[in-house]
Amino acid sequence: MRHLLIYEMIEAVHRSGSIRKAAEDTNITASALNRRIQAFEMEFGCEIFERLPRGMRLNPAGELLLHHIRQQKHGLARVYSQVADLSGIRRGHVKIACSQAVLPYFLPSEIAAYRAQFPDVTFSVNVRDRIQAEQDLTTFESDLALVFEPAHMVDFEILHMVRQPVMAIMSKKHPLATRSSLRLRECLDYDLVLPANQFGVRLLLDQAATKLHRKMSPVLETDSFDMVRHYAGFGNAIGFQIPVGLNETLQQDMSFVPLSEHDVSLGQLYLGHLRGRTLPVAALKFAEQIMNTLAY
Amino acid sequence: MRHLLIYEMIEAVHRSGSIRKAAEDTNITASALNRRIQAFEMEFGCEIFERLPRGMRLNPAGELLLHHIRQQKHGLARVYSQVADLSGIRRGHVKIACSQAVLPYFLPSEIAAYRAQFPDVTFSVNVRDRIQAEQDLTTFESDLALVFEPAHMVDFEILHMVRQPVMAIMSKKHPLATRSSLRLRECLDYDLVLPANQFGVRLLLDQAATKLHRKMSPVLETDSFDMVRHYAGFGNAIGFQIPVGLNETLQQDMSFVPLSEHDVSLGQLYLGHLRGRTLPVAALKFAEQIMNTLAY
DNA sequence: CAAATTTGCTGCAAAAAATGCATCAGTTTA
DNA sequence: TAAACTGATGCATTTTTTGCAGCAAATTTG
Repeated sequence: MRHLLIYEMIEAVHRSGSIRKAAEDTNITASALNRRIQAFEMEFGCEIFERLPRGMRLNPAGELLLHHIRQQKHGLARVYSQVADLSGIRRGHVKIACSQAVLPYFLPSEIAAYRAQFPDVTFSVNVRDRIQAEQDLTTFESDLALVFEPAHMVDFEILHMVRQPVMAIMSKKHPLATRSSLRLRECLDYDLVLPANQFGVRLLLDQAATKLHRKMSPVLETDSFDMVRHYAGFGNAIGFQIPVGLNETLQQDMSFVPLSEHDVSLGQLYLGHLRGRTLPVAALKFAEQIMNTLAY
Repeated sequence: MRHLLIYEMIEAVHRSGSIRKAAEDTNITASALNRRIQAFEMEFGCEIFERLPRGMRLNPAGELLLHHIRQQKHGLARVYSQVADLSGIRRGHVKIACSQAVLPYFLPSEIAAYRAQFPDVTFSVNVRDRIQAEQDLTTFESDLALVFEPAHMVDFEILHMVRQPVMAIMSKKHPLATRSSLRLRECLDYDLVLPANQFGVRLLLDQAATKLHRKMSPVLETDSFDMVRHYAGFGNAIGFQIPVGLNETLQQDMSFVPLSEHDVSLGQLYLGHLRGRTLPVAALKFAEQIMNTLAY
């Protein structure tokens, strides 16, 4: 859209913080870019950048404008998506911010299933925690967020939520492997592999341990749930994960045992988007598919 | 905004239904306009107009685009409004679709009060029924709707609602003028002035009459509540109106007596805007003022 | 039934706008 | 103090847009 180039330019200047750097990204001369920014400000009625000795920085008016630019840009993407849908061809790009738990099995299979039906839809997946996911939604960096978190969010409109009990995961040879349910204190007698502090699962476990006046002392602490899973299978340790991050058929050497709800409160897996936003068709339909799967 | 001129042009062609007519509105040659439309369609990826022998008409893709154009246009208006608010100066234009009832006293005093505080804000007021008001909101013709209707609406996000009992209005000399409450059947013995069928008050009255196995037979039926009020004061008839349309201090020669809730169900006065929309500052603050007033 | 009017469209030349180059005036960094 | 940044600007050139005139097709009018 040639008539929206000025928006790209403003974004480029905002990103790089300088007209000269932005000029390279935009394939234009610094002088031309400079004049387009000036002309825009003139027309807009006020400056949108502060001229600092080190370059350009958006002023408050510019921040407001930038938000509008992003909104309008993704509004246009939605129109494209709707127009493509008119002719029966679903096109588009779906951007997802998600917790690590859904990466190994859940999201790949969902995306594959969706793309089998609509091969012209492409995806971006970014691992984010709650704060980052919310930020991503507000900057239109992501269309959908699928996060496991015990806390609600502000600018987040919930499309769907499912209860996710924390599961103990261990080798099939582990003494506790055949149990149908576990108390937390039973686990504490064994080696533990825990996700790092930033994760919801860890938060729930720590809360539960505090309630028992105990402390979770892991032999291995990691920010990778893959690591948790592999170490639990390899060593004789117990790891933890939520159901959506597990796959029984693909992990036949592992046992998954739910922790008693009396000890560890249930977490929730939230699917949502930016409050008040109308999603592109592709993203909306993908969200519906996920809701369908999660509803079992 | 020069770079958004193409949007204006598309809207102009849509309005007039022909390039040549639109060219006059746009102060441009038909040939230039034609080529801009063509260039846009090329860039957009598909045609947005059907070429008919009698002129141009938006196709479905064009309809989708038009909605986006309106959305983005009012998004920009919101940015202006927010930017003006940054410097403490509240500017802007608030467009209101409302029922006739709020015209004589309520809205004028609200607007006057608001403008006393923010003289740079201007207003449009259009009388609309429920259907029209909703349409106005979806086409961004209006920012706010303030309507009296017994029924909820779909694309309507309710900011505030207040119960509005139907009031009988009559001259102070009328036999029923000193009562503190009235049953509907008591009114039926006198001459009645009723608003036309399209109005909510009439709907409630008709429903109530049907419940009594009676029929409202007015000596005067009108689509003007002013007429209802004046005739009720002049003749010895009873008219009907909701509280928000009445003003005791300015109508000292009239009596207002609420109808019993056992007969006539309560109506609601709704204040709302288009679902999912973020209002310009001026409109939002005006809505807040109204909510404040209505809350008593 | 034909003439007149309407429609959108297009070639070409003129007008307008955007761009690139070189350069200036500052501020920060080394 | 010199070098390396920053944004801003005058001027010639390129690119884009516009207006004029006229075309073909369809509808309306007489």
